[in-house]
Amino acid sequence: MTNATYHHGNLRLECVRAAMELLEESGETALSLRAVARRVGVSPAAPYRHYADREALVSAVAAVGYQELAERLVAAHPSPSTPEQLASVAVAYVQFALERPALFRIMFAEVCDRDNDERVAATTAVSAYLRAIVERSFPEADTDSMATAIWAVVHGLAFLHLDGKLEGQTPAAVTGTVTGAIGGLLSATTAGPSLAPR
Amino acid sequence: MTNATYHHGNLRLECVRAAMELLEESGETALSLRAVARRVGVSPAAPYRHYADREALVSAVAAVGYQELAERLVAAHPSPSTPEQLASVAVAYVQFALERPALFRIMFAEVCDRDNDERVAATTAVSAYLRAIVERSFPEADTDSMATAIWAVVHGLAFLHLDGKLEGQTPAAVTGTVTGAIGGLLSATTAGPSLAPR
DNA sequence: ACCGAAATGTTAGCGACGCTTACATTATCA
DNA sequence: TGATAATGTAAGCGTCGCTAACATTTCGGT
Repeated sequence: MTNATYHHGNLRLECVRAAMELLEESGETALSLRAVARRVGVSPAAPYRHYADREALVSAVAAVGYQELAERLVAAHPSPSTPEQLASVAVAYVQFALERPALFRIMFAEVCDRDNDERVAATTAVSAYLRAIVERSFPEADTDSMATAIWAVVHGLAFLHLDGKLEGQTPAAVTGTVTGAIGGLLSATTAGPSLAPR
Repeated sequence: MTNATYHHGNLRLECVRAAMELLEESGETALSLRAVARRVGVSPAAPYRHYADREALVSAVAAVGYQELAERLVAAHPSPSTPEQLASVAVAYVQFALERPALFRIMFAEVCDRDNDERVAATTAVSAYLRAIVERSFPEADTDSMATAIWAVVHGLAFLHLDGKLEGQTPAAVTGTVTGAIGGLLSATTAGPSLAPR
């Protein structure tokens, strides 16, 4: 076989693996191409054979972040249709953000790179999952508006918690906050919005 | 008088002014202490007399960002009490984020620095403003939950727009989206949430 | 089986950055 | 007026992103 000391093998994948580890261990400021190279055991310039720049690597990391978020959501409930089930998915979303803050920030810190196929696929997957829920749960509502509104609340709660703008970081408190907000939003549409939604 | 060439005068304020300019002109990656020092016309180490580190300067910039956001909100409506008025404030919030994306990101990119007095004052001001609105508009609702929910939708919409996750970046489209979501949320509480908000 | 091309890795180095230390100048006030 | 604090400069360390030039390995066509 080969010596296996010069050509690493699949450096591409190892890079995002190492990057993810760095992110979890030391936060996003520690995520440098050089640190990734060190961890993988390769020269500082090697990652540039696989990623055009730091941004590209970050984008790849964000893509797997989206995949893991999606898995987390379907794990909370595969196909929610009641408000309670949907709320449990929302709670999962926010808790994902709180458990892996650095990754979550990476995922949303920049405008989506449309050139990263994995990434657009992953984010559209999340979006589609959400739209499917809305269509199933609220066939009479405007799917776009409803999906947007729900995503916004959940996303906003995640960020406000992340930034310490809200009190109560414990899982129980988070669950309460998210459940309350989602519950309110959901009962709204059945009653009909008081403002014309465009 | 003094020579005015060695001692700058009020370098502290000039630094955040220059930092704000850099932010607006070239985005947040261009916001470095050295660049600020260059723009102010001072040595690279001078800012460290007034700010412990880059983080401290960024925090100061974020503080004035909060003040300007607060001005923007009261300009939209000084004391909203109807859903329409509240929606107009929400629209102002999101448009502030879209007009000054780098500043907005700075403001929410990190957990709030509790040691920065200006900053905690500014952010609590926004929070208090919001709570006052909620108490005035919905005296029968749980103020905390309601304020949190509303802030979350608006904040979420701002970030989703910022990150390109939503279509329609035009002011009109944004207005429609935000108005629709807020309208939905508001009609909810009068109907009563279907989930117990803790 | 060979050999040239493509892929993938290394080395060295440039410029910028955050930050620190030592030193210079100016302002303040007993 | 003169010590001292405040505020600036100069020089330098380590890290980073990125590039260019070179080395090694893999692979495809003959």
